[in-house]
Amino acid sequence: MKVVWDLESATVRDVYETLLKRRKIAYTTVMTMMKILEEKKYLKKSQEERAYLYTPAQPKQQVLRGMVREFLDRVFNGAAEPLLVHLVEDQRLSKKDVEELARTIRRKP
Amino acid sequence: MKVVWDLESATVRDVYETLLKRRKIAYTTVMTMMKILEEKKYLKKSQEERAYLYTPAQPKQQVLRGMVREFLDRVFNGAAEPLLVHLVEDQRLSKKDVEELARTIRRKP
DNA sequence: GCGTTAGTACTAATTATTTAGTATATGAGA
DNA sequence: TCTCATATACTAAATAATTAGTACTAACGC
Repeated sequence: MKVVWDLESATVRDVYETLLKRRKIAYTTVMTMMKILEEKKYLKKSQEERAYLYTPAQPKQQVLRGMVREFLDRVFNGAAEPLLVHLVEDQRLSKKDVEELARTIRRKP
Repeated sequence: MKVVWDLESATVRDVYETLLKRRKIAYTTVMTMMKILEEKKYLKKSQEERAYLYTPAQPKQQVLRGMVREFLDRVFNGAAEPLLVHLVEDQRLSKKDVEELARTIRRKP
């Protein structure tokens, strides 16, 4: 998905070649993956010239939000604060980040 | 894991009966799960009377931190800010929560 | 036209995960 | 002591996820 998001839309070949830079993988593997992503409604395809052109079927933000939601519910029973605490303790969030977020949120309530 | 964490330590039967309240599950299923958790070093067991007593092998905080880290890396390439934005947009975090966090973090740098 | 290339559909092997059954041992109580 | 309940070890079925092979087709270059 990340690859298709980056490319906005992509053929199997596009994704295949992108992934190939990172690791050995078969063309048909990518094909199967994309077919499944299509079945699961994350991608939609359109016949384009020779090959199918796949495009995201849902906005990236929406998919990510779903993943965050699922993670939060599963791991923290839906409570966000403990997650935050972990982020801060693990130095993933600096003081500055939080201040910034506070400022941003203050502006648009 | 959540069940064992809640109980501090537990036998297979303890966990089995707790889970049974929520859904139909076989005793041996729980046994297998706990054995695997033990192999993966999330639980350790000690012979206690008739049955093994399982206890967490790692502090809960540490396990959760690992999960958060893995999720963050996989989904957001390690960047915490976008995650926060999602939390706020999805109303998992209120303005107040963030302000509070900011205050807390300001106190202990 | 004809072989080569790129594409898809269909199938399948492999591995991991989830769930549970069976066989066996052992302790507790009648 | 004998039997029943409980516990474990070992095995395995079912499902999902991952990876890839094969067969067939259509277009492209020569």
